[in-house]
Amino acid sequence: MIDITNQETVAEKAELIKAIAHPIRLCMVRNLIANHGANVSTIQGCLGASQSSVSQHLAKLKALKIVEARREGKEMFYYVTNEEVCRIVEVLFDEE
Amino acid sequence: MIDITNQETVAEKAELIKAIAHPIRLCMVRNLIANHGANVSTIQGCLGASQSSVSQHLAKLKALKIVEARREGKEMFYYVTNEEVCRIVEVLFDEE
DNA sequence: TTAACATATTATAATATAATAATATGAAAA
DNA sequence: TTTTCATATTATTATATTATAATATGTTAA
Repeated sequence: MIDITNQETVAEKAELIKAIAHPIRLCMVRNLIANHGANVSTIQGCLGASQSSVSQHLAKLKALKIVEARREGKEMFYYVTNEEVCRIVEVLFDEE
Repeated sequence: MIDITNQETVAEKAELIKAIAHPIRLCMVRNLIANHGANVSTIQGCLGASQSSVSQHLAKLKALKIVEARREGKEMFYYVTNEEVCRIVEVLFDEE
């Protein structure tokens, strides 16, 4: 068996899916896609996780460029910017 | 924002992708798909990981029903059985 | 029936991840 | 110009994951 995968690429891809391989973060991403983004307190309300926890999970998604955020007054509006992640969520949740 | 995802499903899906969110396991799965399966020493040779490590990673994949194995003499032949995982690997590595 | 081969299992130590609590920052309203 | 609201950051602890080393199991060949 020849190893057809570039190791760096594999490591990067593994990191990408690891970022969404957590119930809270997967739920966030899935909801952000479906709702075309949301602010933090809205996300928090729907997930039932603490403010700090939500913020830290969002920071991880942002670090991997899965989401971006813009300020809207006092609030931060987060939205998904990673097309690969969108497609994976489609695969996982049977959406077209 | 209404939470449209069933929490149990989300947790299961997160577990599924977590299983492949590791460089060694992602590489294994990707190679097993491309090669229509392989035995353990072949996998080991191509990854450069220890026998024990490869075996433990395969055990994780098996636990989540991502791979199955059949004995062939002294060897164990592993192959991917999870269609969702195949589709995710396609998305990640641009394969059709 | 024992030796060699292929793989699995177990124990352990190192490292990474996650949850919680507390504090800090930044914007807008009073 | 201080209080309040929304969010981020930091520190700490608990838990999970990983790699390594050692040992065990199952299969075949001698």
